[in-house]
Amino acid sequence: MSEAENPLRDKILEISRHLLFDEGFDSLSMRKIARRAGISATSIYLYFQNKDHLLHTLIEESVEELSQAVEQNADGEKDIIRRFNKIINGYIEFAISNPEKYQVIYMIRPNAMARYPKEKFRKARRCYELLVKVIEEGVSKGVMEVEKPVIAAYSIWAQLHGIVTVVLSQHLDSRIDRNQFITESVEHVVQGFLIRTTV
Amino acid sequence: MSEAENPLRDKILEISRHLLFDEGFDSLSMRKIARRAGISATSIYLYFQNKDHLLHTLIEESVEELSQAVEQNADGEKDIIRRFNKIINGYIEFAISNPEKYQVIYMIRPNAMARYPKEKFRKARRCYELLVKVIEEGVSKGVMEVEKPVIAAYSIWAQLHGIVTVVLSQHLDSRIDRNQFITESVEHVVQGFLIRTTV
DNA sequence: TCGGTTACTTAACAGTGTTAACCATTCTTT
DNA sequence: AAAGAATGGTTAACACTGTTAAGTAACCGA
Repeated sequence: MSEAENPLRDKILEISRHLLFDEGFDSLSMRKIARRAGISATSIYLYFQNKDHLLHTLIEESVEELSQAVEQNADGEKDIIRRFNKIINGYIEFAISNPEKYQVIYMIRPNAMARYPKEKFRKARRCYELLVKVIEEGVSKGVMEVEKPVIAAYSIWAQLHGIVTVVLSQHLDSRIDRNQFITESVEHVVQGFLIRTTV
Repeated sequence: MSEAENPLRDKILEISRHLLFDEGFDSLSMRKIARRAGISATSIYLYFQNKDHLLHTLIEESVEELSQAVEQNADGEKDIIRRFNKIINGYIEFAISNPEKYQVIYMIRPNAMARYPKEKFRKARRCYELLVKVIEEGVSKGVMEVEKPVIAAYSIWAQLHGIVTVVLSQHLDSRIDRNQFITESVEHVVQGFLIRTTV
């Protein structure tokens, strides 16, 4: 039903993503998408149940790309600490250099998020599961000091999202250098989880 | 113009906050607010320039309360580390126990936030300045290891916001205990900034 | 009592998501 | 080949949205 590849469907998605990034969430309307696609607004409903489903699909695509980017960035790295760092930096790098895709994921408010189907949300956790594994390994090898890896991974994810949000929303203090902020913040997140050795 | 206390103005704000929390951002409409207040929709425009300004006022009020809560929680504590912890925990506690007020602050997305007047945004930084001071003091006393306190404070704020967001949006994995998540996450944030002594 | 201000109203505009009904064209089946 | 069904779109309409313009009724000072 919705799995089959369809050129118009893809066109709608692409236009939506562009409009979303260019003109913002608030001004995204079905009619505007349709106008730009050269079709009638109601035609969108042939491919998406409603506006929410269209947005959810957009999220899903971005999440997929994010997960892939993180996985690829960490792929092949055997050293636990370095792998840990690569996962974290992969996340940050994707977010910073693909703001339009990253922001789509979180542009949909908490409200609308409540309607986000749980089984789709599970997919979003793929790169989180990656973190869990590396932490568990880190603990077992004695380089990390964490009670519950599941919680720790969530905590890291939350903190990273916080960092990215501040940077992308451009709320950053003008006195602060962006890259320095990112580097130092990430460093602190990492340090918060490594075993405390001597100073 | 907008500073004078006015009972109807306050009533509009109160109703708006309630509607916002109960029914979410998406379904908040001027007409709905008006209906509940027993006035016509256009009357709201006598007290607020438009919907954005109404929302901004709502944010401002919440920010004020948040700042006060954090200040009060840390007030009088002389020990640097304990003060540091109290500021952080004050923030988290306010956010978790006043979700309706905290969420109002961040319910308005980056998009609308861009229209948020900068001078009002400055007010929002009061409790952040509090953090900067305590970190600077911590560094000078040698209990904290931070290059730029200004950045560190921002980083902490971002991380805390990330933690709160995950908890309030109820995206938390069902296997994870909420309080444990908060406690451990905060602990890790703090640890990321303290000086590394022996294990 | 006249004028003006204040606090509000109704009517209207342009836009929104979404549904129902309709119309071609094409594919399938008899 | 004829009939029917499915495909891929359309237009018209409903009930809503934020916002503006114009109007109204009550009060207030001269």
